Amino acid sequence: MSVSARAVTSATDNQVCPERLVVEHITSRWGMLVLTALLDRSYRFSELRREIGGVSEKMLAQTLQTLERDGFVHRNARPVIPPHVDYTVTDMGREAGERMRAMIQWVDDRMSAVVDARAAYDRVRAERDAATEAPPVARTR
Amino acid sequence: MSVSARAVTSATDNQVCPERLVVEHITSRWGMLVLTALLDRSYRFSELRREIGGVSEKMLAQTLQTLERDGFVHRNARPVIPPHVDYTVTDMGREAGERMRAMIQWVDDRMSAVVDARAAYDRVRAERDAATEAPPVARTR
DNA sequence: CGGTATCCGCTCGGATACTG
DNA sequence: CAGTATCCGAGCGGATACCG
Repeated sequence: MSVSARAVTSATDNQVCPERLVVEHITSRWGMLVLTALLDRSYRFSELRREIGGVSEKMLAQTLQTLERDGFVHRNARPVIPPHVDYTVTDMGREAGERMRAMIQWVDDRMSAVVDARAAYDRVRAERDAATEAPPVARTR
Repeated sequence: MSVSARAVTSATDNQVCPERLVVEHITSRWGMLVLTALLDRSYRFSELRREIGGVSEKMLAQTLQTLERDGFVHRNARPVIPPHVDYTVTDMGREAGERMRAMIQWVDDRMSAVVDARAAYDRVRAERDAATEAPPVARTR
């Protein structure tokens, strides 16, 4: 059984299906970092913020709320003063985090191949552009 | 050995490391749809556009170029009139696509759990908001 | 400490028009 | 057919200030 690309886009064009949104929550910029960080141990909000690095309070709070709502992260708030809140992965969140960690590791193992592919691609383009005397094209990031 | 969250963020905060960019290319909105579609067969540009549905020419071209440059997609242009171009996955792209397909399938299998988690989360929030008489919070998407 | 509220720049990404 | 070029609006995400 395979999942078709069609299966992940909705019937009416450009309307996203709920599955894709969940995939985006897991694979998102901060989502994947939160899930993989929580694989190792629980974190408090500020700890997690330092561990990940470069994430604003707003985005971390938003990411944690979304992942909690989807059932990937558990929020444990102890009603003391000052407040003490820590986050852990749920069983489902652990599976998701392990998948993302494996994905990141897989990419890491292939980075040299990616770098080579880019060099080859850029070289060919540079030659073509030199011949046509046209400027290079814009790229994603 | 495991991949830490730190490993995927750069030394200087908020500066992204190249690995994370590649992960984003693969998991991106259109990237994952392109890779999984190409697992089954090769596609021409317009075919792929119809198959995926809801993607603009601009974004499909951009996505294909990025994936080609990273070495995940192969572009085969036959110099005929009218032009005939088709796209296939490379060996590396096939692996990436299979990972994304597995990820999508995994999410699909757990959608009912996600829906339940959301209902529980929203119910608790609604109760809390009713008690505090405050409006609900904003969420990601 | 662990957030929320508000403001706002900037990039993503869609629509449209045009080209080889 | 397979793109490129240009314009532009929406919303992602950062900075700052404030609250329980």
